[in-house]
Amino acid sequence: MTTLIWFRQDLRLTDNPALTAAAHGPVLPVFILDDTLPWSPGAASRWWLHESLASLGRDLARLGAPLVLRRGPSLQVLEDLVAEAGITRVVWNRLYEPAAVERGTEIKASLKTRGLSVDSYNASCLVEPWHLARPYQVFSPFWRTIQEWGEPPRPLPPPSRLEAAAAAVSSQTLADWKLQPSAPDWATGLRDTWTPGEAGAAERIDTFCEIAAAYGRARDFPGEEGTSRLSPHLHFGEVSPRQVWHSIRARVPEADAFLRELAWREFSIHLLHRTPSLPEQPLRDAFADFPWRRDAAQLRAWQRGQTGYPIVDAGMRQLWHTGWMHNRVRMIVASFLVKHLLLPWQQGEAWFWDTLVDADLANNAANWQWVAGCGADAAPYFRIFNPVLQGEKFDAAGAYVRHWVPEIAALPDAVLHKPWQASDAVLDKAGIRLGDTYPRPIVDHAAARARALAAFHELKVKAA
DNA sequence: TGAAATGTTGGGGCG
DNA sequence: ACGCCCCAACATTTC
Repeated sequence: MTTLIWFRQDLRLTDNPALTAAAHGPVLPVFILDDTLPWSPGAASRWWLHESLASLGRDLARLGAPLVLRRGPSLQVLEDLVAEAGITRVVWNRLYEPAAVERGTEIKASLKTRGLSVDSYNASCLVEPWHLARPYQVFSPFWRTIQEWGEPPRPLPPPSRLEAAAAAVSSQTLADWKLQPSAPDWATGLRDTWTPGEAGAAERIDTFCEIAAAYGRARDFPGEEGTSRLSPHLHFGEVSPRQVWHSIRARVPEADAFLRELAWREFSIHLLHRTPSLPEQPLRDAFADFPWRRDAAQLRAWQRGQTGYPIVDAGMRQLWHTGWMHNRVRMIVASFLVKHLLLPWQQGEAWFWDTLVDADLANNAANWQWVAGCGADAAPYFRIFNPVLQGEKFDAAGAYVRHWVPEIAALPDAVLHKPWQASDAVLDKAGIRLGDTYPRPIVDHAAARARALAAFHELKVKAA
């Protein structure tokens, strides 16, 4: 009577229902690297996955049941292991991405026909999509419903020990999988910024609880430590939303602004679950033949943080260096790509997918569509961020821009967010040669804004 | 989870 | 003293 626990995006011991269910007898913990699903993890996510699996592996070994690593199509790997280890029961925590759901259903059916007992659990949703009476296209009523649902269940304690499966089965090593970069090793900034794994996630929650009371105000200022930075930990399931909810609730009385963000995560999960095409196709049909531009040079300038708009460049460089970007700045850079450059949101989505350590199919797709105006409860087409004003408003002292765009750090505050308006004398004094040491703006704000309004207005006319 | 254009108001300079 | 104009400052509308 040995239970196989199949780890996926639930790389933790605490509040892990499948693990708790498995822990009554011998267990075989398994992680499968399956490259046959669409949207396989990007480079930054692979780096994180390596670290997180290493952490989970240590934790499981400590409890007595080492983690088995296998690569291949999930069903085939599971069937191999069932045979090798005399497995009678298989458990896992559910995923909600359409391809994973489909795969999970097949696997469950297939294993059951072989006489195995199979169970799945909810480890990563406050409310699973099928528990709501109706789908939601608008966030506010969705949020009300989530709140009416009341407190999520209390987190489960971790097992204190595990009994390993009697049969020894072979495991690949993390090194075999080459999830991390070698030549060149671009992960230095990621290592300096993050501690993947369950312990790192717990530490992050503690750190955040200290500042969570100020979240509502501080979250908008990228130069401050105002946000939780829990997103990658949540994506990989190193912590559950239930744990986050209860930790914050217990320690911070006024935390609604933050809990609301947890609900946005939930909203995205539900949207993707209901609309499998969300990562590829605009939710609103009117956008189907929107005249997006193609411009490889401008796309590259955006990706590399060379647009000439300091707040945009700072964000894109923070992303490249740390695998993460402050949420306020994500909105600014995304708006810039979609509205100022009129480049397709899917290109931004793809870049984020590859570079974000918190890349999550549902959040990434839903939020890009939100910015582009084609998503659920989306930003209206005329909402075009002015990167200069946004910079002046949310990075007034310039700490963020000066850190990530050091070549313009010597500029005075008055022109930091608009170097092209600085006089020759000021530029000279700051050691800047525009077009040489720092780019001139790749588009003129006023002209780009007018072009976007015209294009999006056209869309509205056609739709009417 | 905007920004810009347009409209309104009221204090103060000035003839 | 009075009316006129200017223009911040704020409010409203529009994109």
